[in-house]
Amino acid sequence: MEPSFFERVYRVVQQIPSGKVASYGQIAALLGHPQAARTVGWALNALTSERAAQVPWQRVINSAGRISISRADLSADIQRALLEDEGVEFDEREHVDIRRFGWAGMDWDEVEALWGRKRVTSDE
DNA sequence: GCCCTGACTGCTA
DNA sequence: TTAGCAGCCAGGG
Repeated sequence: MEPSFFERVYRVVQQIPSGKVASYGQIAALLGHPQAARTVGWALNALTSERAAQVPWQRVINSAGRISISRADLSADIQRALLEDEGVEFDEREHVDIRRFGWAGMDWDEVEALWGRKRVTSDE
């Protein structure tokens, strides 16, 4: 069956290696909708704390390389701490150097292939 | 099926 | 670099 847009967002985010970051627009473009960046943000916003433990949501930032989170339970402060713990550096203006820590990304086909290998049937 | 909302983005000033 | 504005997409009520 076809995974929902949200589900696809989560799968792509899970492919982002530690120490790297990707922008909402990049995720959206990878899914075939370069203009759906807001929806990607919304997908992460809908992430449950349980799911958040599996999805590296902190590695997703905006195109400016800055954190634009607005949730009470998941502050930008926490996200920055998590990224710094992975080796991502922030400058005094709190923005990441995309050229150094930006994720190259991959095709949706690759993501799908990786998931297909890991889990053929059933969900957790 | 319509309307609103949102962790965005690109453009202009 | 920052601020304001409109466009875009999917899910929830």
